[in-house]
Amino acid sequence: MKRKPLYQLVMNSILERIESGEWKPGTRLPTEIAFCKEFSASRMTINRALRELSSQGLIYRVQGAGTFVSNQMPQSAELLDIHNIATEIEQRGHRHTSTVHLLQEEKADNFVATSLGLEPGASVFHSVVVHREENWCIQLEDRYVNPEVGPDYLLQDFTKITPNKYLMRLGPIEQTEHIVEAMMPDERIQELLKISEKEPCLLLHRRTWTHSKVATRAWLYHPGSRYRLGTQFSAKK
Amino acid sequence: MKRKPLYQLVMNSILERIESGEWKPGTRLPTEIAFCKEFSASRMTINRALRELSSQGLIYRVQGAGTFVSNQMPQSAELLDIHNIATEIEQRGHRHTSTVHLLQEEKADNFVATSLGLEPGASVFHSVVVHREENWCIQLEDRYVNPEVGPDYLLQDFTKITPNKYLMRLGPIEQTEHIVEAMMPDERIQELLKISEKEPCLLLHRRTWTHSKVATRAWLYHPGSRYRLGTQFSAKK
DNA sequence: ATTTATTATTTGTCTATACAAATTAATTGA
DNA sequence: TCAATTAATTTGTATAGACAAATAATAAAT
Repeated sequence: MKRKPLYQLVMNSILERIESGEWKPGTRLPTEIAFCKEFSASRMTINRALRELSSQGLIYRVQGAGTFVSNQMPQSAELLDIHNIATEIEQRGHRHTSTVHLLQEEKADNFVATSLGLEPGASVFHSVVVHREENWCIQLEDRYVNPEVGPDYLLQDFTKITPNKYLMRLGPIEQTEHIVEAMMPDERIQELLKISEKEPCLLLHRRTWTHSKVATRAWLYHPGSRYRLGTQFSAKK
Repeated sequence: MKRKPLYQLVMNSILERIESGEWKPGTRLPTEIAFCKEFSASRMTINRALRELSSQGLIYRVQGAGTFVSNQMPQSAELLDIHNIATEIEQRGHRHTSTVHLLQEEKADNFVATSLGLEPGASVFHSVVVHREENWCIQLEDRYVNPEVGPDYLLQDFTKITPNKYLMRLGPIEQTEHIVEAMMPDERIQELLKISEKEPCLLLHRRTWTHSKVATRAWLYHPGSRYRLGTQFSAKK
């Protein structure tokens, strides 16, 4: 294991104290000089650590006044883009349940293979899971996984861990691609989501890259009447 | 006008040479030492400029090897979130046209007023514009503008400048909110977008903040069969 | 010719110091 | 008492120098 540079150690240390609640939003942090003494570091090093945390939105700095913990936890584009349906539901204070409708190894057809960056006919893992919020079907997740990235995908117990959470553990997500469209669902989707034939669906195409390979290709169907996809973005500074 | 710090001048100078095409993707940039001489700056200052450009994804750096121009232009979250329909269409090499269906001052009802942070009954500007790509209706833009932020909104010629572009000129967009949903359009929308009654729409709610106030509240309707909303995100490093 | 070892180059991090700029606190003056 | 001025504090930028770490180029050895 490579030793991390000092400014990153400082960042982590500050991060932990904010996340633990020791330093709550609005709190004024110690001055740079104080951190210098705590970490036996120069002011430039502390300054860099604080500057990078600031650019991430976790803290904000006012010249002459000090450094403060931001009110809103930063909505990193990463977390925002790869938001987890289970976490989202739980944060609303609702109960999340899911049903696995399919979980198997398949030969990839042309479309799936190319979108995963594999040869047509290669083995891929395929899962179909319905997520419910208080017994309302809220998402149909149709996912293909690259076996090179997630070799033990089929062994997971998706009643306990969501496919999303599993993917997060494979490694850092280096890139994501999202495409959103409105569409009329076919019969299969209508049945699985238990919606009428008149109801449109929000379809989110998602691809993620891990270890420089396409890790997963998912189609996420949401009932139009029950689901909205929201994002919020604050410009830096 | 305040003088910009040196590292930002260096950033801009490098940025210009990349955008002008002088330094194409893949090109190796001069070394830090070379930049030091060019700008009569210390290595730390040059390092910071390059590091920030790198964190923006415009260039990438390899220890021991050098600094290189990234292949893909960076997709800043800001530009990504506030993407301009006209620019988007033109980048596809297509012709963009638009028709203004409504442009007037109104008394805000309860809903519009609260979403703009105004008192009910306050004056607001209201515009309805249809955007077409090669004569295909691709977006119905139903927008309310806060007069405090954009007092001369009604005087604009929206056949020449899109509402979006106008808003960008009012000042930096500090925050954005997006909500996406799939819905069945009512008759008014069907007529304006010239779509059948069976076709679902992608509805994008967008609010933007400028000068700490809600500047605009827009509903953007897209025909489901003709439009997909895409985003791509690359993690830093 | 190919592999290995060495050297040079280039970026990454870190220190110590200095002054500028913005904010806050203290002091002064009327 | 209130306002204006001054001083102290804190962050922002910048410099010069140093060593570490990764890569690329060169030289040496087989």
